[in-house]
Amino acid sequence: MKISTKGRYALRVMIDLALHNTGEYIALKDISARQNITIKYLEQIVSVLNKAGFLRSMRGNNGGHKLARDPKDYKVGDIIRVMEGNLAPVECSAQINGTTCPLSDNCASLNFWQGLDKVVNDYVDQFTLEDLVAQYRQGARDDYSI
Amino acid sequence: MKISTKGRYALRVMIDLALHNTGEYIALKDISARQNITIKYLEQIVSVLNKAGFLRSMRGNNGGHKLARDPKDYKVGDIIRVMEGNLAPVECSAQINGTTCPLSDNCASLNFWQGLDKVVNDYVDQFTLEDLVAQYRQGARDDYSI
DNA sequence: ACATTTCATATCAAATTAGTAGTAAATGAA
DNA sequence: TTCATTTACTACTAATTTGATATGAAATGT
Repeated sequence: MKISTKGRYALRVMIDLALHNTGEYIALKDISARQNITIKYLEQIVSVLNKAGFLRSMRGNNGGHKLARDPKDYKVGDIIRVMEGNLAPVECSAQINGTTCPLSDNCASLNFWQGLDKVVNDYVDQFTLEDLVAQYRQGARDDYSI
Repeated sequence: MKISTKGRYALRVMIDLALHNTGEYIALKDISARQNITIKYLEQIVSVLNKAGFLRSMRGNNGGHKLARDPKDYKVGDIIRVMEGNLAPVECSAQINGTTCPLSDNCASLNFWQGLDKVVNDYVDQFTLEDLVAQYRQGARDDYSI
């Protein structure tokens, strides 16, 4: 029942980009220094975010990445799901390829798992990137504030 | 963000034992036949449930396992946690060995993860084994009813 | 004595995870 | 043009976890 490192890092990257959302491209080098994640590992994460259309990226000198949309237009759930795949805690609670578990008619726990699926997704979809940034700014201490 | 097979099977075993909760010991052979899980795999699962004090077990002829308490006295969350370990979606949202993540003072996502931890645990703790059994009995079709 | 059943380990293969490495391609600036 | 910088792409690897299977011992009732 864990969120993978990539999922957690992806959220940190998005928050970092939101906090430095000046319109300029931000190099992975800078994110790497702030977030203490290797550039090579960031590349993989950012690649997924980029392919999902969450980022605008530019190669070459002064290149980097920036948010494609306003922070308020990213649901946190979307960010996590794009890294983790669907968040269904058990496969049978999700419609995988449009098919349901063949035992589902007679499964005593299916409803339970589907309910868990729902509370998880409802929770992560109730926050936007902007919410997390605002929370952070409010709580940030002077010596860490950006 | 998945519940492991052992966690899912453990719940099925507990439901199975609740549905056949006559006071007699129930052999793994019977559970295996009904749930289509190998006896050897069941042994591992039942061993954990037993050590957690959830079951009464008896060796030898006519031996087997039965619930240690009334179905209404098992929170589903307890069953899952005993198999899965804590359900915290990220380690830093849990107090592991009484210590918190050193970055937690300055973490923009900690609150978010802690909130997810809470909705998950609140959800799974809101049902008892009896609830799942009742739901199942209500929905069971004749050809499957036990 | 014997069949039955749990209990305790050990082992194993496959999948997943977390991270590293190398190289190509694009970009802006000197 | 040349060069440093930066992303993009693909492959690889080591460690861990997962989902089992296997072997044999110990207990129990008949």
